[in-house]
Amino acid sequence: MTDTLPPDIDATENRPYHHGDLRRALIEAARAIIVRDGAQALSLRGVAREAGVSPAAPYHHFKDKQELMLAVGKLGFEELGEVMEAEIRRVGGAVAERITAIGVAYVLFARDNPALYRLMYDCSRNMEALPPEMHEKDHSAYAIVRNAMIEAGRASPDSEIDVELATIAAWCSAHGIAEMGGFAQFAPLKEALGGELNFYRELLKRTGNFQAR
Amino acid sequence: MTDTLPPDIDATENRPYHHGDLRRALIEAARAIIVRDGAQALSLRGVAREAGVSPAAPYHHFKDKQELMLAVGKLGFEELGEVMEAEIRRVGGAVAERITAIGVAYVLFARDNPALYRLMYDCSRNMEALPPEMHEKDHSAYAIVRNAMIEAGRASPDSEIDVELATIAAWCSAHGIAEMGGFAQFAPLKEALGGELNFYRELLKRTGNFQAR
DNA sequence: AAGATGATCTTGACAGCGTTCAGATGAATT
DNA sequence: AATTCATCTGAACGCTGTCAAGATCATCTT
Repeated sequence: MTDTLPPDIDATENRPYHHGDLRRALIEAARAIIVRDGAQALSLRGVAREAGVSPAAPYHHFKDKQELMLAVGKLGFEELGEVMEAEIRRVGGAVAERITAIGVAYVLFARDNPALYRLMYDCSRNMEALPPEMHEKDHSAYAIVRNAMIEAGRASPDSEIDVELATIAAWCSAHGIAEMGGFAQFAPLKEALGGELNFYRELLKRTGNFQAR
Repeated sequence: MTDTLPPDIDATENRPYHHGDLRRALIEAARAIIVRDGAQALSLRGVAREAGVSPAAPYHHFKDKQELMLAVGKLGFEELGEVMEAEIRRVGGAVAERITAIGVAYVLFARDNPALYRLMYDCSRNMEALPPEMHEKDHSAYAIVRNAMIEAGRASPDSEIDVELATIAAWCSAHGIAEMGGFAQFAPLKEALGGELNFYRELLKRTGNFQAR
């Protein structure tokens, strides 16, 4: 499940001197630790341990702990994009439902992987320009939201500023709900609304940015 | 500026064996380090160093590094409440302007103290119930937003669920803008809108939760 | 085919971290 | 004046991120 190229690696024994695809193994080990134990439990030495290499080995693939975490975040953005696209395909052609489904998928992704989502946020902040995974490919999460905003009539495709603003506004709304929606103190309210899915839908509805016009 | 009770403490010399008010001094030192160098640069030993005590001294006032950071976060919520109340007083009695001013004040507080705001978020998450500083006093930030939601007609005071939902929705919107609005990649858009204040106002407007009905 | 090159991995080390514990200090109580 | 007890120190533990020097081995050159 973790490796593809060499079929006989259990991360601790019978491993050849050279790993084969250590870079990918490190990223996946880090992702696993973050998802399992949280971001605070992620140490570079621990990642190396889980991958079955020495504490210094990662430095031949990443210049920094930061750079490894950046790679994990980038992987997260790819996953997020895939989840959103899958949800788009699932709901089909109805524009109004599609845009809401995108917002729900975004929020649920954060709910299911809170620590990973947090790391992704850390990665995307303070970048020189929009990070590649946010605008280069049409399949990126950013492009998905952007297109949805135009389709849903929340921005005029003629005005680049308008489109950017609509996309950013929607992203901010989703981010706020994604990060705060999981607070334990909201549990009673979720029950009163008949489940957390309704809770998230209601919040998205009230922010308005994920409704068609 | 850092101490009030003992007038002769410079944190390294001429200090009596017992500090006097080390607890407060530690909180303020930690706050200063976070605001100055960011959350990642905050170490318990560094805080003790800045306060002029041994690395073990803080453990007589906080059981944990976590507990110290919690105290810093609580202080931050008090400051936030004060800022918002000051802004309410400033704009006077117009309801429509008041609720917008609250949102703007919240977002600007986060812009001016991003690391502190992030710490506050960490403090408020995963609490058993709403933390005291968020609901006990009428002067708390939570109570301010809550009252504003009722005044602005965004929730019926008869329905507790409605009020809570409106407050949480507004809080989520503000949180999203507060955390993402400072991204460096939005700088061009801010300029195109004629300043970041307009940028924040526009985003708040689009989320709708800080507009009167 | 043999040797050289360079990427990959290990060993060992360094400073700094959070935390604990035994002991020093001194303010407050008796 | 003696005792008590909260406060602070000094030293230590295992952990961390990071680096430099050397071992290993795949690949390229001749």
